[in-house]
Amino acid sequence: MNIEDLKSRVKSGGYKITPQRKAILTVLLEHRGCFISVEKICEETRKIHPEINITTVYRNLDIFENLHIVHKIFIDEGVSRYDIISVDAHHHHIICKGCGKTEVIEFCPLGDLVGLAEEKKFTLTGHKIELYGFCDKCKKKNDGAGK
Amino acid sequence: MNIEDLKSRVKSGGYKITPQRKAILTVLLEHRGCFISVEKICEETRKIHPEINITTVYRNLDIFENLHIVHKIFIDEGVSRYDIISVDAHHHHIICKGCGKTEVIEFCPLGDLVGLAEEKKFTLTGHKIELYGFCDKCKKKNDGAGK
DNA sequence: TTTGGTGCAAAGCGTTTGCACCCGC
DNA sequence: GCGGGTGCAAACGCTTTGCACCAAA
Repeated sequence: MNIEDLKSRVKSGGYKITPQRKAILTVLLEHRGCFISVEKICEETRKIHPEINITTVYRNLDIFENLHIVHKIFIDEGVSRYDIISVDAHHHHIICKGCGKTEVIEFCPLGDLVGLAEEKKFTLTGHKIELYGFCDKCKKKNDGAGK
Repeated sequence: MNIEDLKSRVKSGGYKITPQRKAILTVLLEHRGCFISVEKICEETRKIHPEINITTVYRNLDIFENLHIVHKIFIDEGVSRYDIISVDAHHHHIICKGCGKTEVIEFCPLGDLVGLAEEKKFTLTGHKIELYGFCDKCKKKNDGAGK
């Protein structure tokens, strides 16, 4: 997936290609594999398009979410984070609590759980499996600091 | 677990027993098994102690979380929800998207995932498995409404 | 040219904080 | 009586909205 693919998906969604949108998409591609905060996205986008306003970033992330270009999550209270969707199949995540780095797990261990849910008369519509921890880099940093 | 147990846990945590705290704990017990929002907790608590302020509810839920009496989650953007902890062992949840009703799953299918995480050089510190769906009651309600 | 997109400022909303008063122990 | 607890109001931080101007197609 590259910037041209993304631009054509935005276009075929009925949206115009503006320099702001191009810049945000570029940033998202550069940070593929991390759930980064809106504030960080805005900051990074300003390196490409200095005049962009955070309102525009919010509005466009919302559009990109509807176009299934990004995935939005709430790890922390009160902050939304986004990552570009690079795997179409059903999958889960390992998320670094240090830097937000994300690895995709394509395996899903859900079989037995579905049976349990049915026993409890729940009709499942979705599920979320998230593993938290520290990636190699953050672990080394923390070990060094003694915490 | 009953209200007396909870009161003694609050007391031995070094906190006083006030009518407000008693009322919030009572509400939490009555809603055991649901992740309910702070606003709902406040509303319900007012049926017992009409003058309680939402600030007090926030402050005490925070204390109860530190005492491991309640579990806080963020299902929705911008709203925290709490449920009283009734199972001490490691476990997961099935959460009804209709009413917030929660069932505990004591089984954890994580074995294979831990191996995958290690391959990717992640040091795991925790994980969350949440299944979303509709409980029996909400499903019937939705079926009736045609949606 | 036309209509959607953007920037700015203000509003919204859940949550937290400051402070004077209150009350459990 | 002391020190933590509460209510109220104001502040906070992230997000959304209203509106006039701008620019992609």
